[in-house]
Amino acid sequence: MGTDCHHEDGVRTGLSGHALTDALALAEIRCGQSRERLTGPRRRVLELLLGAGGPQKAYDLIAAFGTQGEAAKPPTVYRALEFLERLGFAHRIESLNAYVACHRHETGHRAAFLICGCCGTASEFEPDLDAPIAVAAPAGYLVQAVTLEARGLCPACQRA
Amino acid sequence: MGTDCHHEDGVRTGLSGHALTDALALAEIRCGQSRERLTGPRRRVLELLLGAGGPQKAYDLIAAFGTQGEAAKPPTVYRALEFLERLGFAHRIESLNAYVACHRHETGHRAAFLICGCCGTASEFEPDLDAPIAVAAPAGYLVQAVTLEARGLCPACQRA
DNA sequence: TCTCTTGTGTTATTATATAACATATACCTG
DNA sequence: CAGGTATATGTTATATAATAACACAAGAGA
Repeated sequence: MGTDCHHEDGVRTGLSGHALTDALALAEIRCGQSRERLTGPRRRVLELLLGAGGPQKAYDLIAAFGTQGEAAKPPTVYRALEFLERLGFAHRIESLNAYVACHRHETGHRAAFLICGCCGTASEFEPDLDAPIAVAAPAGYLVQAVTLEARGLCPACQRA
Repeated sequence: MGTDCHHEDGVRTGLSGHALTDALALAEIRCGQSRERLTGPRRRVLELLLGAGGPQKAYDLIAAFGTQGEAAKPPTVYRALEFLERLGFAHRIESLNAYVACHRHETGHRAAFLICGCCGTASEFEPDLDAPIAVAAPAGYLVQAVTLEARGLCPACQRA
């Protein structure tokens, strides 16, 4: 993430207040529809991701987990992340070893990210993957999931 | 990698003998053209990657580094990998935390992988990324590098 | 030869993630 | 509601991946 960026503390896009409460409530509803449970730890980790509004390292979540400043044990957070990913509430960004909340709660949707190498923000978008993985079918390859991560500079950081 | 795969020890696609020697010689030439040096450790790591013919974990390379069975120190191998990536002789596969030799020695070419979740092989291909990252330009985003990794099942493992 | 740059060797540490097992909580079924 | 089963959590320990920092060595050019 941005070592030489002047926008680190720029626009905070994370949710707070009502928006955060609403997003959590919506997640709760989506869980009920899937016969899954948004338990305490899961809810807390999702809250942290939504509040941050950008990619978060697992150990940052671990450190921020307790409301009185106590850290969580790693498995607590990793399990919650696994759950959130499974339900499409979060994504892992491989090239950052980081996790980010997803607002489009659709399991199985194809996520891709534009990652700013300067300020560290990650913009999610829905990629058109037909062309890139067109080579798979003729080769007899069965594609189950695709990760696409584009590194670059966001508009703000280009102006820096 | 494949925990439930019957093809683990299937076809070895790695280089050996003359093919390996030739590939290393070619790398040496490409280095000379770029005013870079294929030093001992770098050459050794490339040799291991080429010989393996598939994704290798950094610590496997570290363990296999010495010809008498002694391990290397981590920085030795990580530095070599950094060099090999820079020159386009190897790629890092983010979703595997692994490294693989690249036969197309072109710095800056766009690599993508079809990764078999069963046997762990990774087939490199040149992706058509125009469509997927078409959203970047209108958004004012400057894309510098793209990672595309497709997880799935290779033809052999589908028949298992 | 001098000197600058690049690369290596080495020790230590940081960062990321999971194994294993005991305990608890929800859910179903009788 | 009792009892069993599946799912989730708490906890300790450990595995895996990567880098920081600094001393030393080797190659390239003046």
